[in-house]
Amino acid sequence: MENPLLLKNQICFPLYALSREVIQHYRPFLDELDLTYPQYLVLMILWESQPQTVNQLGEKLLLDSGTLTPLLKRLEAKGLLTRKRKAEDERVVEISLTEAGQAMRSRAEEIPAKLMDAMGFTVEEMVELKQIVDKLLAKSSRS
Amino acid sequence: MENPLLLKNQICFPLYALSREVIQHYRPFLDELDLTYPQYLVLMILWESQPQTVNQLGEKLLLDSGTLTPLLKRLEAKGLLTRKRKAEDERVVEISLTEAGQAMRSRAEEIPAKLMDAMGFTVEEMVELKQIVDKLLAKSSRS
DNA sequence: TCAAATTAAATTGTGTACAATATAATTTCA
DNA sequence: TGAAATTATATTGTACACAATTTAATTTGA
Repeated sequence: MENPLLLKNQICFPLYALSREVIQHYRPFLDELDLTYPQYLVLMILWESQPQTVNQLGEKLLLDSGTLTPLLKRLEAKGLLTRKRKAEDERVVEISLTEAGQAMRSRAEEIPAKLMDAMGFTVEEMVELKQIVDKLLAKSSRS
Repeated sequence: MENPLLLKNQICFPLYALSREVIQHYRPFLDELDLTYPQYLVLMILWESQPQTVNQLGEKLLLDSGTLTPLLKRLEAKGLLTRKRKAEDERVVEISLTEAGQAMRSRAEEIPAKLMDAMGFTVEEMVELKQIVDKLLAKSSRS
């Protein structure tokens, strides 16, 4: 790398651009479900395990309440989840799926395969990308 | 990958999270220059070659006028660049650096090295990440 | 035990992203 | 040549991101 200040020599720019590109490829599939990409991520966590506190969602997604609170309110307004303060600790808000939120899972199940197809990446490329990104994310993640 | 709908098995999530993580690491250095990360990217392009039309910036950064116009107005308000319609074609806005915008280059020159340090990634990891990301970005980028 | 510290969410404010639309200038072509 | 199509940018509206602050509940420790 000659001049580190040239855009083409930066590491971060292609990462930032590729992240947006991949999210773009999700869009047509998520539009069918009337979801944004971050909303889809929240639902994926809840499909896996329920309920989750706002804090737990934030830790898994590396997002804070400033991002999550309005996002969760929008999902609540769509009837996909409920927000309920815990009786034992009124500071904590627990997020649970509604029937509609649960039901959306089967429709979402097809997305990963469709996405692979749409992006035209090979399995090998995907695996290579995931390995290095996971490794660096583990190194870098905010404790 | 067992169940593609689990967050940990997604390719896109770690990419999205790592992109935000790396930008977080830039923040303290960019704060000193009173710049955001996308503003820094615009300046980098202009340091390399000047002037650039809004369209050219958008092609290089994969951003549209809805993002760039207000961003460029903020950089103009800070006195770092000028926005001027071309006489030959009044539709086109040309972006040029001011003295202050040019002068910021030397202060920005130190950032890439500082960032490498701050993130604690090895050169080999960076190179590996950059290779696969560049390859996939080239495949995927919006024509 | 009760004031201070801590914690969890929510709120506020700024700055992207991006779809959709609008506006104005330039090109095209019947 | 002049109406229709195209192009470049701007605007509008929605939804993140995230820093900083606020609020309310809980925990801690002198």
